[in-house]
Amino acid sequence: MDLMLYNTLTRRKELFRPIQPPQVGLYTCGPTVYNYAHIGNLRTYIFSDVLKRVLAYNGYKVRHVMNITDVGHLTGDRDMGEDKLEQGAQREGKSAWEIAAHYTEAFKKDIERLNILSPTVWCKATETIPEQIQLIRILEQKGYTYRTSDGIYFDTARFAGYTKLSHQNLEALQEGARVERNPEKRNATDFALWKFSPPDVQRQMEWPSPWGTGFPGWHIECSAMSMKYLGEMLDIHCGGTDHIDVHHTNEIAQSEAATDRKFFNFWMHGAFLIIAGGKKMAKSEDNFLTLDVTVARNRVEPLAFRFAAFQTHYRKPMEFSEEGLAAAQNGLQHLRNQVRALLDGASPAVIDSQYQEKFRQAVNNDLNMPQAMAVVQEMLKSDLPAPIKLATLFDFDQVLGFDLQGLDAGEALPDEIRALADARRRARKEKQWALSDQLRDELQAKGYVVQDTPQGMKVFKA
RNA sequence: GGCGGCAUAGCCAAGUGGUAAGGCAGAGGUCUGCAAAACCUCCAUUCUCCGGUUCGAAUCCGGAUGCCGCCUCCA
Repeated sequence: MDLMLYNTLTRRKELFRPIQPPQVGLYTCGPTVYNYAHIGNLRTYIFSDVLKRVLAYNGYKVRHVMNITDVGHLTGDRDMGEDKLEQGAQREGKSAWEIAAHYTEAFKKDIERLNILSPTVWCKATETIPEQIQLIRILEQKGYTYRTSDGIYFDTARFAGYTKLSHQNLEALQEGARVERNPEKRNATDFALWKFSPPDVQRQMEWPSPWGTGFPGWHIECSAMSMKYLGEMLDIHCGGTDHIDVHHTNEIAQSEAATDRKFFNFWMHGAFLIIAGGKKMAKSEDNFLTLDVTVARNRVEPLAFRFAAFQTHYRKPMEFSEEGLAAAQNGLQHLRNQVRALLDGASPAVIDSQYQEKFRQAVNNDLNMPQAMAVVQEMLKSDLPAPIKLATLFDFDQVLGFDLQGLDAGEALPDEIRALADARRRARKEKQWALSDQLRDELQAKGYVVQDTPQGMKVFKA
């Protein structure tokens, strides 16, 4: 079965073939670490996690690079705002480096709780400054840059094919109302490669360069880092849809201008998460929800959000609601209970090839997770024997990432719990219902689930 | 102004020419000391609306309406 992926470059699903099979180079735009990630951001990382797992499911060896943007991402438009890290430092009374470290850790914790696999390489913008400077020098030698009073800029008019990703009409775009102009720019779409430190302000993050002390522009880091860590394996680059028009467009322009070669073969973009009222989640709105807050407020597990994300295809806006999240938690719990029931007296055997093929077709059709989830249910409801269902489901879980194999089927309980469970078994046998119910309450209070199944009483950690 | 997307049951949603997946919620039932859990059954003659093409359309074409995203920091 072929793997078909939607490519923003061509606006259609294409057959995926890596440049150096069986290796695949995957670059995912990581967070700018000046604040916590919200669940909308995290939805996009769940999308790229599925992509990565599906590549592996198809037998590819994935080299995954994710950057941490810890400098240079400006708050304002037209390359004239403040650096987000420096601003965050001011807001919280810490150094820019402390801010970056804190939010980087928070981000890593979030993705771990969502069972998002760690990238092969984490890289930071601040640790790739020489490579970025080198790239800018090449662009300068080739005549793609010009200098203004505040930095070195890329002249987008000199790069043919600037709109190949965004498919935008630049003339019409220029007619659009622009709030703030950078008067020194030659073209509205030009962007900073290197920004000079302001003469009157002492920046915490700044480096010497051939053009003067300063810091890199936001886009150049991704070009430098993907080239450094992926080499020739520029297979897939992904991120959120908002990056199509500016960030990724600029990455392509500067990279291809520098190397005279195609940058990435595939560009994939995840759609936004929107909340009731139809608005996207944004840090500027008051609908900003972190994973911590969402999980605590709704009394669900982080993985419930992962389950919820699988209900919608990644290229469609995901309608988020507390009701939907609760539904996902119930669905996840049900799935686990099904596994526990199967695990009772059976162990995984052989994978069913027919359902495996159906599952593969779903995920290989541009990561159609809603359909893949339907295949999961269909398989579980089938007449297959338990050992085959288990093996097949565990195979699917390589993509799903619900940790179903780690489920406790009732073994390995602490002595205290085991004693309580045994006591309740005796009480039930002797029809001491009051005592039995009391012991059940006690077990539940200690965080254990008690199930009376036709095969007897089962106890496991909730 | 430009570019793009979306509209399917109470909620989330797949399906993109062959007669409506799946999840959650809900109803009934089996099991059970009870409650859960699990299992079984039921739950859209219909896909925003109006035209058209076709033997046949949720799926294609035209139009209308509503909603959203990007073009400005944003996943």
